Amino acid sequence: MGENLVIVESPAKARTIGNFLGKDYLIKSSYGHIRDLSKENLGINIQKNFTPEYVIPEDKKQVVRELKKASSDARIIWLASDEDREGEAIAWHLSEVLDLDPEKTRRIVFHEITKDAIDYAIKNPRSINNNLVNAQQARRVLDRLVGFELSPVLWKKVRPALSAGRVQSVAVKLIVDRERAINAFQPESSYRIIGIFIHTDPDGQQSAFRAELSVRPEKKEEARKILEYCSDAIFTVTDVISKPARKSPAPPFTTSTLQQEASRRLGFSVAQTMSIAQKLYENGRITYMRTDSVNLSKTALAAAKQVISEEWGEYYSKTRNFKTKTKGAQEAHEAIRPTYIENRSITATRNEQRLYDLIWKRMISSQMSEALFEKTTVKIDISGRNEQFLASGEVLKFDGFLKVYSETVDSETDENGKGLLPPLKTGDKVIPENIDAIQKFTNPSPRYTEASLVKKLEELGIGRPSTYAPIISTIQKREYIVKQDRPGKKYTYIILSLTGGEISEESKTETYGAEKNKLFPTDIGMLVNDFLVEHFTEILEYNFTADVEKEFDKIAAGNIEWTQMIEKFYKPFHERVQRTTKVSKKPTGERILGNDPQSGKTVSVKIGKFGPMVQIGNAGDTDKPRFASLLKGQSIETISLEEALALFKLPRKVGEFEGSEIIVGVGKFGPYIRHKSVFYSLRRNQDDPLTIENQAAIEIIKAKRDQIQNKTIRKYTEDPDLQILKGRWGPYIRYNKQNYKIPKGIDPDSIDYEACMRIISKKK
DNA sequence: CAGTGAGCGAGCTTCCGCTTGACTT
Repeated sequence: MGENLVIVESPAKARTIGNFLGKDYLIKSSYGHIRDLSKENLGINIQKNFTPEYVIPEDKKQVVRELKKASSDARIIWLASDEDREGEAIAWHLSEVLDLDPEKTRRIVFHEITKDAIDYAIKNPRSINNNLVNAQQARRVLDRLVGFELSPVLWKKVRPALSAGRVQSVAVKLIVDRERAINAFQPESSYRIIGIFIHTDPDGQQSAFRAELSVRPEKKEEARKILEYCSDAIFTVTDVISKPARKSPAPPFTTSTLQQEASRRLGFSVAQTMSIAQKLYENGRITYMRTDSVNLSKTALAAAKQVISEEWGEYYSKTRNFKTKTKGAQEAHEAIRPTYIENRSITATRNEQRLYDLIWKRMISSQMSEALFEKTTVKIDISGRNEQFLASGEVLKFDGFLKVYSETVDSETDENGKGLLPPLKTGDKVIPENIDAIQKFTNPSPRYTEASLVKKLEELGIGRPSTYAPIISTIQKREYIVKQDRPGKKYTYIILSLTGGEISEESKTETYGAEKNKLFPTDIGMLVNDFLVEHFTEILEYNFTADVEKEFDKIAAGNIEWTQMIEKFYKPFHERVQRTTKVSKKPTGERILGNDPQSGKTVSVKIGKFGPMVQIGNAGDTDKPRFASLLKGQSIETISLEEALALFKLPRKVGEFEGSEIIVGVGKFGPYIRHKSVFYSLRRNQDDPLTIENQAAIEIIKAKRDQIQNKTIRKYTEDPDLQILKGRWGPYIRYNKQNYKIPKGIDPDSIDYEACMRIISKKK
């Protein structure tokens, strides 16, 4: 005992390694970083050449105590933190804090947790790479400087407790820029001309297929002319080209791709995916879930090959090694995969099983053969015209990896080009059954989901696997962005139809752009973004991180001093901070909408002390100005004069119920209705306080009454204030507006009055 | 619990990237 101490970052990893190393090795975990910059002031001594002031956070003191004891007992200490910038820094902090003797200390790394990899690592130790440590210090110090100097500017100029940072501010900018692009988007329309053609083969067998005209006319008249021409044209098949096509499987999951697929297929939020994956990892079901690597260990490759061959035959197996293309990837781990590939399914909670299944399929399919197709494209001439109809079909010849898994895509897939075409030959005549010209509108880029934002950040090299979920939660906590559903807008489009030689015209209405769980910027988010972009342009640029990463790489290569790099950044940055604090005005986002038709006064919107508001009149006027808050979903950037004026109609009377009037208004906690001095919240994303009618209001009142009744499990005659209620975590006691937990071992259905009172008095 | 919008002004807030628990009214 005590011969060797191995320190890794994660306790689950420590457990696994314990199985591979013998009794002579004690494995302990550092639980990530053990030191960080002090939170007092900057935590950096600028005068002393940016010397970092490191402290051990309160919640790490116990860990450090234990590691100190273990290391002083050990003969050799093996620092086995991850092989990346952060891991190297952890190793260095450990050696400093534990005061390790270099003679007794070995730095080792392994990318996969297999016996071979660990044995190899033990046989090939090295010393701590100080250049890499310095690159990490530069990263840490830069982030602290940016975060702790920018945030106070916002406290002074916008409102307290806001934040800004290298990563979060750019994440917000992505969402703001996208929203503005959507607002500014001008849809253009064109006509897709799609025919259903009938082909008759030599035996008289008829079959129908779809083909689309090679051009899309912009004007309805043009589309109509083409249809008119088609009504007595002759259609001849010209080119028939068949060629084989193949499709390869996607690589196994990284953090980012796992989050994307779990969001699309299982509807999980990014945070939910990570917490479920964490459980799977801790239970030894999957490899580490915070990774940017698509690499697989040799043992995993061999196991996959065996599973695939046994299940579907050897020709379904194809061993592949994937290479990471992601910017800034540090590849300290394997891809995310099942630890034991032969475990097709596991016993766990339903969501754990579903996520495991996804990970299993993705990993297995990545080691399977390509799917083979035959793709056929056909051209159909229209007599006397240059345009052609095009048809394409795809036949699956060999399913390969598709047997298990196919990656989903965000965009709508084209409905053309799927399925089988009839056996067409050059020179065949085909007859149109009907031809439609359908008006189609171009769409702006879609709003981000949590997962698609992560994808974008990863592409830009911003953030790391361990921070994607926290970034999204931070910018929501600061109220820079909101995750919301929004109803779509109705739009009308035209269909011209050629059937039986006659052309008919019809207009149809559809809803477009309904959003579910999408990320929208708030007014404060846009205001802060614009302020930062104006005064700190460089930091808000999408390639800022990529640029500083290049500097960090130079530090890691030993080509520049980290303090020099920081100094070069800090001087102009700090000056900018000071100048902005001194000279810039408080941004309000004010926008003049027009004049109030009643009073003739100016109507404006801006961010007030309590959020976005409309104002009629000005502060200096003889009458005080009138104010109203904007509703959720409204924005100072897009609200119209009419919408703004409508807000002054609240509170208003909606109607009557049970002989008393119903009033609708907007309060501290959002829109409400009041009836017999009881308040009811309006249903989110459903009711609009400006338009809600009496019937809907009555429904809300009745539903709330029902809900209260269902929530009550038990009442007591002894004391009407005492109730047993059904809550989020099961039954609980409510007494005089206080809640009490029911201790384990007591049956909530049969708990009597005395027992309740005992629990209550005990708590007090 | 169901607005407010203002000229006195304490002391607080904040970054990014490694890691898990503890425990919910």
